[in-house]
Amino acid sequence: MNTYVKHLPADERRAVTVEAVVELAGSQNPSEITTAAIAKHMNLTQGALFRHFPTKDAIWQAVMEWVAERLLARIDCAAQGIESPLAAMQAIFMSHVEFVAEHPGVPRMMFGELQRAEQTAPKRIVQTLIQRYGERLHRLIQEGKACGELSAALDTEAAATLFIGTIQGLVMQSLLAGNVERIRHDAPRVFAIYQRGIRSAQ
Amino acid sequence: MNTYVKHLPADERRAVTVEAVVELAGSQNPSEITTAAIAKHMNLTQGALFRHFPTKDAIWQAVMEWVAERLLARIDCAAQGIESPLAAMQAIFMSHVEFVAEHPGVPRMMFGELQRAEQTAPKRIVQTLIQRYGERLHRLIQEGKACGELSAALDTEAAATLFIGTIQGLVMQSLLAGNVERIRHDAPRVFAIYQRGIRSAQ
DNA sequence: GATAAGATAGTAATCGATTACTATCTTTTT
DNA sequence: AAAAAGATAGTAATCGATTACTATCTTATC
Repeated sequence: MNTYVKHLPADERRAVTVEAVVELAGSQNPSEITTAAIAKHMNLTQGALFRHFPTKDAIWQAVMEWVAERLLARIDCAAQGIESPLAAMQAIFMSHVEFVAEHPGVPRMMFGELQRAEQTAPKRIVQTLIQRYGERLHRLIQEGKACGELSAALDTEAAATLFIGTIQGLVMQSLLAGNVERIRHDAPRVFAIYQRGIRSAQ
Repeated sequence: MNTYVKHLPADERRAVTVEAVVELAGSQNPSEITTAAIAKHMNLTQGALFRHFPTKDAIWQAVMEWVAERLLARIDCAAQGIESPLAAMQAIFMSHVEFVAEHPGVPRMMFGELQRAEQTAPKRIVQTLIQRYGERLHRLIQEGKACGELSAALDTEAAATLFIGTIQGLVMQSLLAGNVERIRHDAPRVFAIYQRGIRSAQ
């Protein structure tokens, strides 16, 4: 149990705020998360939030930076030391799914940011994140083709698109079922089909 | 050019409202569509909307009914008369993608509805739609296995999940690129990988 | 068939509620 | 005692919804 303290240093308070938003997004529509709800969830008054963030958008920016940093670190860690490109892709997939299962609000926040018409700072962060994610996938797929694990005729871009879309599909199913745990259960089964679609014929 | 008329019968006005919402959702975040924006887009005052719909949620309900009706009709039509289950799945995929390309706001509205925490009427409609969609996919996949087109070892549920997720992934890519046309271009390439993942080895 | 009467559809103004954000005062920490 | 962090109590803007009133269309009556 975390001992409850009222006064926190600014950087810690910002960190707690980000965690509060990520948690809230797991159980409610990200676009409906108000500053009052954030404050309430972390036992703070609404006005106090603006001691640490100039605007609400700055809160979202911090949240998306947190997501980008954690997610990329996690998939890099998962792929580290794995020789086989296909096995590395599987490790990335599973670690990504694990991340999503731990923080089910994350993909919903990301999708919500991408929907925004204006080009905001948090939206740009999400775009950069997915771009970097895509670069890693591209590299692995190329390596997989080179070493013969993946079909030489494979469409690299389409394979990367399908990789990310597969996770998005899992999220959608969990929203439908209202059950986050389902993601962990479905992920290996869905990835098996994806893998069959990209690897070279034996 | 449609001749502009001020007074419309109630049912026509409701139909025009639904079309206005679908159009607006194609270019802006569905959750940020206000009743004022809807009215403005159809050259009407905001208050007049409530002569035809009791609440804003009733508008969303009508929109989602429109979507469910059109989408199911379109995929049923696409699959009609096709003997091969795999070819029928491809036809459904492509007609669904074509529908999305024509109405890019549709999948975003659907995803947005699913995100809502409360069990609203429009949310239920989306859930029913995807359930019926899933039933059709299940049937086709079973038939495909029976006739030997699809791998006998295929996980039916996972294949259905991946089918819908694949389209969701295409939508996400188009949001990233800010380019709807991209969906038409990517769809056949992505489906090719999916198909390779589910069909029986030659 | 003209016209009165009612029904239907739309306007403009406004309401209460909610939102992000701010100014001022108080408490805690160092 | 100074500075940082939080509480309290606001503000202005926006949203969905309602209201009183007007315009138009439909129908029944003579």
